[in-house]
Amino acid sequence: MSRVFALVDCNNFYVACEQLFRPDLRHAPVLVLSNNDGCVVSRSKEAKALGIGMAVPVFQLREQIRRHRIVTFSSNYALYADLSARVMQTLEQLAPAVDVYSIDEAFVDLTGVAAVRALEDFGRELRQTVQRCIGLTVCVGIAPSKTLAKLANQAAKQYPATGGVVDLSDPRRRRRLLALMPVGEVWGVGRRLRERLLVEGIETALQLAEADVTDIRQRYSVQLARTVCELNGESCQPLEDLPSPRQQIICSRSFARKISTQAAMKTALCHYLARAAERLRGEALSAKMVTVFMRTSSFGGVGRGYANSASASLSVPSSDTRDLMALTVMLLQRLWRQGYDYSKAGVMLTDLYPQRGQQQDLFVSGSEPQSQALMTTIDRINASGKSRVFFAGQGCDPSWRMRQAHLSPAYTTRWSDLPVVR
DNA sequence: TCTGGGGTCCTAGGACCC
DNA sequence: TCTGGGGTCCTAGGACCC
Repeated sequence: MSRVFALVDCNNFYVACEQLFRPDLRHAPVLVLSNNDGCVVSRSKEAKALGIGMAVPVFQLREQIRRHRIVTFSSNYALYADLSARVMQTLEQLAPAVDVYSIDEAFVDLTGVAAVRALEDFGRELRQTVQRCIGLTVCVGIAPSKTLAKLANQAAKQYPATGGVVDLSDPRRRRRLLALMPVGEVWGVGRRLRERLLVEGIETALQLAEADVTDIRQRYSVQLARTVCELNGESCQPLEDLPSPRQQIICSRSFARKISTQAAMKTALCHYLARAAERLRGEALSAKMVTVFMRTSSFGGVGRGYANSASASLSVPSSDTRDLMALTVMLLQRLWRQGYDYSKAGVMLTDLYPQRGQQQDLFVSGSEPQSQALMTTIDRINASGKSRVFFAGQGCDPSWRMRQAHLSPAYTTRWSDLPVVR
């Protein structure tokens, strides 16, 4: 049986989440900013109409924001993650297999549904149900491959006459849409590939679909060859029913204020490491390798800059913050160069293993059960919201911490922030 | 003054082995 | 003076995604 995928994607997701609790802003130009209030990551329809691009640095928009009274929000990930989970649960109630692809989109397996009912009708039902239960608007793209479903979804967003649902099962319809889509809009074709393809005269998705697969594989990559097949309706990427095991955990931030002393860098890195280790334990994993990286600003063109990274491994995987932090501090000392203004740093945990249970490793000291108990206790206290336990290395005065000047309340995850109806 | 953060996959090249 | 061929594993870097 040939496969059928639907891609369900929330419109302007972060902005829509904010508007849900601020109905007064439903038709206003609204922006959500990245961490540190650095650049634009989500825009309302009205903000897009004002010509505000994606990922534009905010300081370039000051005048526009003032003139058009654009409302800005700092990213409120607790809110977005919670609403995302509700949308995904709604989809799971309607469809047999849902592959959550990102915070605001999911692939749904519709194979076999066509035998029972019109695919477009089913798409509309998904859309209406999410709208009714959560209050968020989604668009639905339906096609025989994930790449085409992505394209169908874009068409659904772009053309209001579609009512937010596009089914590309019909090859003639598919062909018409591919001819309209610039090649850079295809999933898997980024800026670099687009430039190369344009030089060869491949400007539309249709032209890419009609390219010779073997030739593309040889001169570009296996991925792009796969994309060509997918554009022709041949599914090369299955629906992932089980989430694949995680490969790495990264915690990294730009600093609100530049760091120039090793002591300050140590508190930042220890802070990031503590966060990463918390997530590690939250997923019942342990890590063997730690990587630390730091850099000066990549903007400002010429002038001296410094960017470097270093890694080290433990002899056995651990989920104990103290083990991982010792390695982090050692790597900091190896990397540190005095005399620079650092703008960003981060910690990465890789070489991940499932956390060991009660089985004892011959070479591990007898302290492991105590270690797990201690970490569990720390995580429990920190999750309670009542207070925080932290390690000395993290310091008490993080002057570099993230800027979040326009944060909305945690409407759905903190009792005190519940919206009140008067 | 101010330019995000967190991921995945693939490839090329080096080290090492038989 | 000769200096193969095939394989694996690891790492760094590139490209892409949201």
